Amino acid sequence: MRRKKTAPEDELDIIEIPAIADMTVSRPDEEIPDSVIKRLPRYFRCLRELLNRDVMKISSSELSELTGVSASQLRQDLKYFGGLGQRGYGYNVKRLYSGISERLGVGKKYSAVIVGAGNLGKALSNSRLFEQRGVWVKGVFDVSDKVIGDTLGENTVKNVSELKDFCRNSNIDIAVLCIPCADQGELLKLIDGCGLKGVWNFSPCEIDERLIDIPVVNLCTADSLMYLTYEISCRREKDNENKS
Amino acid sequence: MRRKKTAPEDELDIIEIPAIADMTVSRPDEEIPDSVIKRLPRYFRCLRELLNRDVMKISSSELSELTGVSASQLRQDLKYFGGLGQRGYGYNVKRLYSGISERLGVGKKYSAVIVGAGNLGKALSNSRLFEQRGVWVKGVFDVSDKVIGDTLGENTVKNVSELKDFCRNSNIDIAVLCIPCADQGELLKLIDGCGLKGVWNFSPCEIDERLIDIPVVNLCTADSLMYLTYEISCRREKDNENKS
DNA sequence: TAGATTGTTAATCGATTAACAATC
DNA sequence: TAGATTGTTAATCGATTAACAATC
Repeated sequence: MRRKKTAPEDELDIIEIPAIADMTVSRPDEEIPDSVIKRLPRYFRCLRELLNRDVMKISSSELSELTGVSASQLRQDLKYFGGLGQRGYGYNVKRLYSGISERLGVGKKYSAVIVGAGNLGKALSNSRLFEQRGVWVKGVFDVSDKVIGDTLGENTVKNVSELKDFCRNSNIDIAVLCIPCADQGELLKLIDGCGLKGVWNFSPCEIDERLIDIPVVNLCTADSLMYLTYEISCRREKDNENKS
Repeated sequence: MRRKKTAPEDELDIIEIPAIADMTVSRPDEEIPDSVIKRLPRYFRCLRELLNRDVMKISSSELSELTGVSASQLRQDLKYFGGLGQRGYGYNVKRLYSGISERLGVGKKYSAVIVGAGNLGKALSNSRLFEQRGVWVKGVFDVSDKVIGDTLGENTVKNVSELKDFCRNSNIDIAVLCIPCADQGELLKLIDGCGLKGVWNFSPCEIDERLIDIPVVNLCTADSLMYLTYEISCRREKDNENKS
């Protein structure tokens, strides 16, 4: 399919090439792989820390040391944001931070409700987690008369029967589920028709993403405890082998 | 390095082959990749559910439907446990469940302390999470006089100054860190010298695994919220594009 | 035996690492 | 200019999927 480099028309190709190359560099719509996205919050935290310490400049190898991600992978990941670095210099921390923040949707505003005002719900309401991530908790709900009417931060605990209307009227984005024991059916019924944009699920029961058309993050804390005990039992076994 | 197949001594090799092959099948020491380990708790939960419903038999395609993991990958994963299935029949749920449980170290006993008796610490103490995973909470600690002496489940909240001695004397395996705000240095100082086997860290500050010689699981809840808001902002953008 | 389903090998896909030319 | 460090391409590695022979 190669053409000979003789005819004057070919010069048009030469002119067009830089334009195409530019598009490739800025890559505004290129889908970022999930593996990369999952590393971004770590970069985000690290860069914020650096900003707090007034560090203005960082190289990929320094950031590698701080994050535990290889320098090569770091540069590969940052490529998706399009030329945030400068050859021979490194990355401007501020620029990198805002580039990642923007791409992650931090800084945009989200509204949320907490469902379940037990200890976990209380812990989350009191944490600064939401404000730090641009999420505004606009309501807290519970089934129990014991807590309905209590004050949690800026919110008064409401009856969960009002949840659906509240979410629709206030255009709530995220439901934070802190219900200690529930089966999946109950959870789905609870959030169905609320017009939510996403679910952050702390309940011990996992919500199957295939059954719902909005993003769900299941925390699955029990799974992570299991992972820990697995690691511990592996080391126990190794120690026993070494002894015998 | 090949030898000719003539001398009678070579028959020894032939005799030995089945023994070596057997070892390969049972694979007791083969390292299971991390990607596989991370799927096991999901299988574990699913199989327990099936046992509760008295389902005795399951095929890889049925389990695939339930877990969202492809049948091919499931069979590939289960291979590490060595022949738990039967061709033409499927898997015996009970056998599979106990095979995975054993490998994950569930059923073994672990001891733990909860550090931080705030809302999060309370939520964890009250949950049945630990007993379900073979972990026995033997102590709860806090800095604040307001909660020291309170009763949490089977435990009385102790002063965190007693933590080190308690852990060493009672041979505690796991510290569950529920301290709302702390820097890494504080956390490391807290657990240093406790003789722990692992750390389950709920604090907003991540512990760098490279600085500590025992397994650490950092929950990083804030990161998962960030991941959710990213997903939401992606869909928002898509919706906006479709409108215009 | 015929049908079903595993265990396993080979093919594909994607993610990570290595290397180096481009360039500040 | 010389040194440093990115952006990018190629090589490697590992994980997932497809396919099918073994066998219940």
